[in-house]
Amino acid sequence: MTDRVKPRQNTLYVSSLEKGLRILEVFSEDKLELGLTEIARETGLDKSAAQRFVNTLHQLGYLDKNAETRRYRPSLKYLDMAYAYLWSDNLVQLAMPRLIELSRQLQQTINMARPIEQEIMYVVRIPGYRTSYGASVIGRRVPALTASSGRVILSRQDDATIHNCVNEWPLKRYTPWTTMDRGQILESIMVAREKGYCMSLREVLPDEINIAAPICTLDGTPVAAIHCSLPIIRWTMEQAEQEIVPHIVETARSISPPR
Amino acid sequence: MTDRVKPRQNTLYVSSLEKGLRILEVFSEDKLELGLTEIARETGLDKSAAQRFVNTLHQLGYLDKNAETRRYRPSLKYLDMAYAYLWSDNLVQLAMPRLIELSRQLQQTINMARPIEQEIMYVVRIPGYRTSYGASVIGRRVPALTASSGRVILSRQDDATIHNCVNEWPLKRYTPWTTMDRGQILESIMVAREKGYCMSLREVLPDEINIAAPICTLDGTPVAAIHCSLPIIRWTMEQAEQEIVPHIVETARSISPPR
DNA sequence: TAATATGTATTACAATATAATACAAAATGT
DNA sequence: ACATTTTGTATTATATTGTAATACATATTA
Repeated sequence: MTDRVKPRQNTLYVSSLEKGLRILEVFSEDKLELGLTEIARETGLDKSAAQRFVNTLHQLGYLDKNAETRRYRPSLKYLDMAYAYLWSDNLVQLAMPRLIELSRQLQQTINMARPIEQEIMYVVRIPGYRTSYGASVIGRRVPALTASSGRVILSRQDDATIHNCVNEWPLKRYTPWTTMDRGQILESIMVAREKGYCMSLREVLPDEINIAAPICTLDGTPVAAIHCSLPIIRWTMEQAEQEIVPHIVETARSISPPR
Repeated sequence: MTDRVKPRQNTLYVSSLEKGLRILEVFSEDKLELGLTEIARETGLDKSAAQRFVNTLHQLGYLDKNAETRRYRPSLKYLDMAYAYLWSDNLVQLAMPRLIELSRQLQQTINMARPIEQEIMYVVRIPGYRTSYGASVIGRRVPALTASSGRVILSRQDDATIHNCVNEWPLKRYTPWTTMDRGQILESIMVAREKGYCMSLREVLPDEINIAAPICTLDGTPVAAIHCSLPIIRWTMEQAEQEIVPHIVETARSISPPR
């Protein structure tokens, strides 16, 4: 939850739209299906408001209604937005064929992530053998400081920015091995800057090694990262470094978006 | 464009929300980035309205603004919605591991599509070697009568429904070989009903064979389809029928969602 | 450099969204 | 099976919010 910074209430701001969108946004991993009262509670709207907005979204086809339980869930229409985004993101188009080729070559799960606010978001996911469900869904967010993709993107920023982010940005514990020590995270980022890639162990999933390399524009601005997950039972860090890293780094390097 | 059926203007309908969403929806394959005036024109809103809604969406982070050109495009936030949907769709979760396994086994592009209105929409896409960009993006819609997935889903409906849909639903020409003859489409659907799967040739992409099998609930209602694309240069219809079809059909059959 | 198109800002007005309230229909517990 | 609570639906008078007109600023084009 961001602490409700009320966007200045000028006449160019339509707060009805904001409220409606709050309802679209309320559904998540642990809120798959909600009744009217729950929606009201979760969005901070009163019952009447929730009623009106939910009704509107239902009529427009954004929310499916279970006639028996009278609860609502996101409809297929949500995916129209994914399509619009993916089609408008040149980097995705540019990267896609190379990511497919890479996944075929390595026979491993390959992802592309982009920074957003203080997190990274998965934009492309090509599942390998035995990819967990959560790891195959686009739109997933992970705190930038926790994800190897996030760290390697940060590693291309200047010192001041890095220090600032490492101190300010949020962390989230995913496994018993998730690093919660900001000093260690800084260290990890500095190693990534040195080497040009970032490796991590059991940070997000308990049985995975992660390897990430940055995608930068010509002027060096980091705009995304390629990221590979390896099962810990079949790979050591050393093997991964020798056999996988060069391919990830090279593929990332070969993708150079304009601007 | 649907012919603007005004949802009844009762007090439970918030038209501001509708207008705002019209703007989110306006971006598409051929409208990647739009200026204020264009948005006004495309959505049918007047300049003032467009200004207010665009401003709101920009402040909320849904639209990125190019500071130089002052044009807008969908932001990463669009993908939050994809995540919410995918996570709430049980069928996707149920199917995903089997689709991954299938793609590994066949080394081919595997998709899952769901019917929506008069089209089908791709919900899961696991790209194989040399998958085109358009064929790797979720949220893509294709007229149900044109897509093999759509036909195989229809084939599980009763006769009356099928005849009605075949006569009423829209067609779209993608290639010189796209079937525009509704009689032939009906024939194709009837064959699919007989055989339990649907094959098509060059309907959507000029160099592809498509194979689709239906996913049905226990009571026989078709709710989705699995779909495989093969390059025409490497496969004949006969080969495909022998080597690929059984796997697609079996995987589809093995996925039986509740309700 | 002028002319045109496009984006931004301001304001007075009224239409639209609002909150309160009442009613109906389920769900829950005894 | 009944009473009680919770949740969903419908109605209405009121003023808050969104509106359209207009003016100004900034790019783009000729």
